[in-house]
Amino acid sequence: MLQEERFIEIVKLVENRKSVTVQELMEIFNASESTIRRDLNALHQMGKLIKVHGGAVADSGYLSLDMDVAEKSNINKEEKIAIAKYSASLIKNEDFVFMDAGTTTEFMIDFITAKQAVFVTNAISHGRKLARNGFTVFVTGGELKGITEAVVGEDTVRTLKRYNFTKGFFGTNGIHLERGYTTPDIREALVKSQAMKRCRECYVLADESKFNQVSPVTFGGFEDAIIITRNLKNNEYKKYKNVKEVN
Amino acid sequence: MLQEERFIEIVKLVENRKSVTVQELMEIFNASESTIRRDLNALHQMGKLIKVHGGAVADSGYLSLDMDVAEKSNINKEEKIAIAKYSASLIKNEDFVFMDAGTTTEFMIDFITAKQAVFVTNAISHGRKLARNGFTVFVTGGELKGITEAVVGEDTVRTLKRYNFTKGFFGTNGIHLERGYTTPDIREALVKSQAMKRCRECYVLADESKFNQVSPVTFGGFEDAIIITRNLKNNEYKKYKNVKEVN
DNA sequence: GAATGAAAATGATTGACTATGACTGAAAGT
DNA sequence: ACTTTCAGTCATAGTCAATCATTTTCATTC
Repeated sequence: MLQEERFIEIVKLVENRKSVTVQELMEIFNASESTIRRDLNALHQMGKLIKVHGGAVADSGYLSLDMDVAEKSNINKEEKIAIAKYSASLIKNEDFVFMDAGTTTEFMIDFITAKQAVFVTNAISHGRKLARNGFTVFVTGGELKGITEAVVGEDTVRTLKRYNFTKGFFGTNGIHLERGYTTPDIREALVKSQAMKRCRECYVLADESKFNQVSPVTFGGFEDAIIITRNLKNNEYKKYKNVKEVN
Repeated sequence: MLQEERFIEIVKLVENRKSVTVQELMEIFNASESTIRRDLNALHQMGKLIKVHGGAVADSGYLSLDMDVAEKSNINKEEKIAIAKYSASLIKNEDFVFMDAGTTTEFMIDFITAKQAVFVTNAISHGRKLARNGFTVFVTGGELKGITEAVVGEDTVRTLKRYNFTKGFFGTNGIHLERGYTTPDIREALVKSQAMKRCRECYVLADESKFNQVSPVTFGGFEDAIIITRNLKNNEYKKYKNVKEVN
């Protein structure tokens, strides 16, 4: 049997059954464990399925990738909380705030004391949390991405155009002097970019690991926001006046 | 069984039943206590559910804040599920569907077989559930009401004006020949009303208790939708051709 | 159209890693 | 006080990526 055929059959199987184990595939194709593993790696790389421990699940499933997010939220947790705490203190009662998706911005919510502030967010989980804490909160309309539970797309951008925020808090995957703020997803970048344009003051929340990183899509220039960070070892960035280091 | 599968199933169980015990999960999955505990810890960490002593509850804001809603979802549960099941069968692959907030419409989601259908909803919980089940789903923008987790307001209505649905599924608090379909909240009524206007076919899902009830605000006339119900004792309504009784 | 050699695909083996279930003493609920 | 539930530890079985040897594929050459 051709490798290509097997690829196609595996994808079909995963889509129909939602999940499949390496053992099952070995029997079905009379192939060795190595071969099946290689296939799954390749298909995972291509984005045709999501490889998990023991086998693979369909890409429509939301959990597997979310695990990375969960893991991620534990990395530099102390840093993020300190950053979030300071950021939350910037929000005053009269503010109209855009809150971006992301783990660091999520940490902010519990520290916000200005109960009269009004929020707009494109992150479902943030919206729920804000609403639960008694804030007035609007969510942007648009397509709900299963994996990150953020709202993206044309609709979202359109909705944002009608708002004028006093402050905006953003997450980022990379900070770079020339490339600015970057993120891996183009649709999320469009939303971030539009939101930044609508804010009087933009704040980018980032731990040390984000500096000098570049992701595929830029959503803002380095000068466009104040960076709130902590324990910055990279002296290169310390000198810029829009870099705020907190304790 | 893959760990991943178990994760997904547990989340579904928790969302459907609103709460679940460790013991129940052990029996359902034939897994040890340790495994179930580990799963619940992981899912709690991911924010997919709330771990409590003895098991877990849904992370839907429902339970903790508004016991009434939780109770409400258990009243006439059998009826509602039967109604939901039939309603779900009406959705075809080529449909562009509006799905209203409410417990009955929520039950529909697990029964929808047309995986190509596209959904718009103003209920956050519905959106998450649809996305998790692999559907393409858009949420309307607007103010997030903490308790019901529905999105309402001027923004929502504005967003809806740009859509043309093939089918819409609605909940209601009252059905009355002259007063039509009614709900207690004026802002929700505005959303429902606009959504109904944008649908080629409207379906109102209602158990027997809703007939001859009138709530403060009307969002549609009796003739504007097909009522899907069950065990209708009230003969007065049986004769209308837009009343569909299911088994 | 057979022989040749490079590239690709496969299968077996390894040690490292992950998931699981049983057990334990501590903590929580009654 | 008593029972249930909990988090942590351990041993075991299953799964993983990496490596290497073998086979297959295929274009090139004679």
